[in-house]
This record gives sequence, C-alpha cells and structure tokens, in this order.
Amino acid sequence: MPKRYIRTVSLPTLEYTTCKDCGMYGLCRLASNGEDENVTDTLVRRRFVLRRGEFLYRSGDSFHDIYVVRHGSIKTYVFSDDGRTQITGFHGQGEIIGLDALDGTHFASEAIALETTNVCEISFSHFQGLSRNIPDLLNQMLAIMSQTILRGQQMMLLLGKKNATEKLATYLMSLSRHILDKNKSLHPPYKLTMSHRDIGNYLGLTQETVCRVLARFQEDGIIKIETKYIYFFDIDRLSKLASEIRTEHIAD
Amino acid sequence: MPKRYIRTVSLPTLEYTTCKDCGMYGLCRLASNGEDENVTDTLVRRRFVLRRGEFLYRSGDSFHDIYVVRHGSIKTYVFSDDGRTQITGFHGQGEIIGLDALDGTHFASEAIALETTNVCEISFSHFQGLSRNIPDLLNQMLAIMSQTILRGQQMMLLLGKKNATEKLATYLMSLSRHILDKNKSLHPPYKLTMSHRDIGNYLGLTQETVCRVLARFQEDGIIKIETKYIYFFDIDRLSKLASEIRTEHIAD
DNA sequence: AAATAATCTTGATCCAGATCAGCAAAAAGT
DNA sequence: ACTTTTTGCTGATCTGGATCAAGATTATTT
Repeated sequence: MPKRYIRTVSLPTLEYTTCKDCGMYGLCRLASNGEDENVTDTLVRRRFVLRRGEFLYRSGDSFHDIYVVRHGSIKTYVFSDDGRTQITGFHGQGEIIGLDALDGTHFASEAIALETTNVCEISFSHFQGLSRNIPDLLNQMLAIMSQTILRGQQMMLLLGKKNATEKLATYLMSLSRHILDKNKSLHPPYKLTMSHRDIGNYLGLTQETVCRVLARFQEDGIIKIETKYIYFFDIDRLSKLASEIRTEHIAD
Repeated sequence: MPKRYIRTVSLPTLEYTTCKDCGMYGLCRLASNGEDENVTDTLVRRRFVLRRGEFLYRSGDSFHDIYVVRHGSIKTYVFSDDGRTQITGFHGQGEIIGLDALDGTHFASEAIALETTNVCEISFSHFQGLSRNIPDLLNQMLAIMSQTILRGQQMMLLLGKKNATEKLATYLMSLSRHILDKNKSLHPPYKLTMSHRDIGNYLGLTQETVCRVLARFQEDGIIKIETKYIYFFDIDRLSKLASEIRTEHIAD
C-alpha cells in the first residue's frame, strides 16, 4: 500500500452523491445562504480524490483545513511514542475529519483513505471568516463537535468495559445504522473497506479474535460475510449482544 | 455517599482561587471585555458549592448550562444499558464540564463531586447571545472542544493499547502535569480525591490491579502514597513508563 | 469513643483473549 | 497467467490482569 500524498484534484464523481445526507449539509446550506441542494461552493473550496493508501493528512502537517468525506472511506488514528497506533475512527460519507486539530497549528493524528475517496476541503480560516456574517455556522460546528466528544466517550466505554463479543456487536450495530441512514435499507450488502486487523485495532482486539467472533456471528445466523461484503440478518440479536450505551434517563 | 441534588448556592470560597489558571479565563475575559482579573460575571451567571457525592447533573437532565470547576474535583461518566459505568474524566480546577451535551437537549452523561467543590455555571444560551457581539467567544470554545476531542483520542489509545503499568504511569503523568500547571511545583503532596476503584474504572483496570501497580511504583521509589496524598519522586522514570502519545512529526 | 461502612491490600486461582504457528484465499504487482 | 504480498482463518498454548477471598486501614456515622 503506497503511502504518499498524491491528490487527484477534483473530478466528476463516479457515484452520484447528494449533499443532503452530509454531516456538513446544515453548515454548507447556511454558508451558501440558499436552498440549492448541491451548490455548496461558498464553504467548500475544493474537492479532490484520494486513492487507497493515500494520506489526507499526516502527523505534524500544519493545520489549515477540515475535511468531509463525500464518497468513500477514511480511517484516522493516533500513536504512542513507541509507534503503536490506535485507530480512532472509520469515516464514511458525510463525516467530518480534522476536528481534533483546530485548537492548534499542526495535526497530531493521521488520516488515510481505505478506498478511492472523494473529499470536500473546507478552509478553517475561510470558515471563520464566513462565520462572522453567519453566526449560526459556529453554533452548528459546536454541535457537531459535541457529538464527536460524545462518541469518544462511548468509545471509552467500549474499550474499557466491553468484551470481544460486545465490542464486535456494537461495531456492527453502528455500521448497520450508517447503512440505514444512507441507503434506507439494509438489504444491499455493505462493503467492508477495513481489514480485520483494522477493526481489531479500533476495538482493542487482535485480528484473530475479530475473525473468531465474526465466525460465531455467522454460525448463529446473525450476519453473513462474503469476501468483503457483509449481510445483516438479525439486527435485533446483534443489538442485544451489543449492550449499547443508555441514553434515556435512569430512575436512581 | 448520599447522591442527591443539594446545591449550596454561592458562598465565599474557602480557598482563594484566581480565574487566571481557569480553562475559561480567555472566554470570561473576552466576555467581560476588560482586564479585571476576577470579575467574570458577564459570562458566569452564578457559582455554587457541591459537597462530596452531590450531582452536578444526571443522565436525562435537560441541558441548559456548562460548568467550570473553580475549586475541588468532579468525576464524569457514561453507562451501558446493563448499568456498567465508564468514568470519562476527573476534572479539577479550571476544567470545563458539559461539552458533550450541547448538541442536544439532555445530558447523556453524569457528573458528581468527589469533594467539596466550587463550580461556575455558564448559561449556554446566554453564552450564545454574548457570542453574537463577541465572535471570538465561539472560536475559543471551538478550540477548547477540539482539545477535548484530542484527549478522548489519547484515552482510546490508552484503553486500547496500553498495559496496566503504562496506564497508571500515563495517568500519574497527567496528574503531575496538572499539579505543575496550578502549583508551579510538585513538592507539596497532592490529594487524591478519587478512589482506586475510580482510577481503575477510568483506566480499564480493577482496583486490585491499580493497588498492585501503585505498590510497585512505590517499591521502585517513583512515587510515595500516604493515605490520600501522593508524592512524585521520579517524573523521568514515570514518563518513560508511560509511552506517551507522540505529538511531534515523524519522518516516515 | 465505639460501631459501622467503605476502601485498601495481598495472596491464590482462573480465564478471555493474546500470542504463536501454519496454511488458505484474495489482492496486488509483474 | 503467474508470482508475491497481504489478508483471512483455525487450532494449540500461554499469560496479564480479572476474579475470588479475607484481613487491615481509614472514613463516616451514631
């Protein structure tokens, strides 16, 4: 996997993607001050394509822009001083990347494409400029960042308290939710762009354990994996296995 | 430990705390538009005291305010649907709490005082109102939230990749850094307001393991714990044991 | 000051998941 | 089409930290 910065600048997207499902849609619309569903050029300065293994940014790169995945998928990770890495997220269509750097001048994390991926680039200073006239821009951004913090906390619970089965079930649940959000149906099999090793790294497991647990889920008829494609058969059972975060109020 | 909402409203603080070391100092100063070091009443609407075991907010509470620890300490946590909890942070002087709720209407996490604690309350809608006139307020808030996201990622690395020794060393390092920030010296022993059980929960360990590792650190002359007070003897060794996150750029 | 409850501590045992190993299947490169 | 590399799979073994247990301190209540 060649790990270089080779950005193929703006291209006709192969698969049509509307902005409507994008995490930045609210922001882009606010910025463009109109209703035009796909004209978001006020906020987005350019788009480009990354191929598998190409970096969006690397640790130490100076920070200027945040990014949104328009099509494809990106993984982000941090590392310890002895080189161990922790994947901090897999980011698909509509997800925002780079929010961990906007308090400083340099990225501490890295982002790399898992497949051919189309990305919108938003200049942060341009964003700040626009927000002087459109105060709600920043408010929307606060909300997005708050959600990111919340997801981090849920990840801490997963890593700190869940066993292998619960971890994988939780992960597959979040995957299935993403698919439902975008495709409105779980039936078309979903392509897993991340390797077992990556999934294991993300969840605090080894690839062997990931493999074994997924094999068990298949024996139990919960999912089916064919090469790189996953079919969801029994979301209810998966949900029970996941021990999800409780968001409703609990009477003490 | 009685777990009730009993707020002792605004009082003369026992120990004098300047606003200067506060995480909100920049924000408060911006809001008050002046240089008066301790007059921050433009942003902070009220202060109050929580006693040990009292909640700042509970899961399901409707969200109106964010909070800053003025003196004392607060722990925050989330939970899974079967009641397991994951402590997401210990928050001391100057730290901001509640940033995980400002995208919604209700808190999903809880915050409880570990000792008698003095808290500044900031109405979020008031904050938003102020920020219309002072755009930098929101920018500062973005930076604070970005740091929170980054710390979450470092926590994922700790929980997912570090062993017990590294976890405790990392935790003690962050503790010592806080002390240095506030006290400008490590010599005055620092009071540990959190129990071994809490520390274990936070780090993904049991209290027994926490106890054993801390005992080893003491045998090795790295720290000394007397009842609830900790002395730091060998920060260098601790730092080596911690395998901290690497923030500098890495040549590939 | 005594009683009670919570927390800390240390040892013995256990087990979920890591590690090691080796082959199978895909994917990428030639 | 063939080689090479990467990723996936499965079994055998090992181990770090969990669990279980039980006494010692420290904190809280009466």
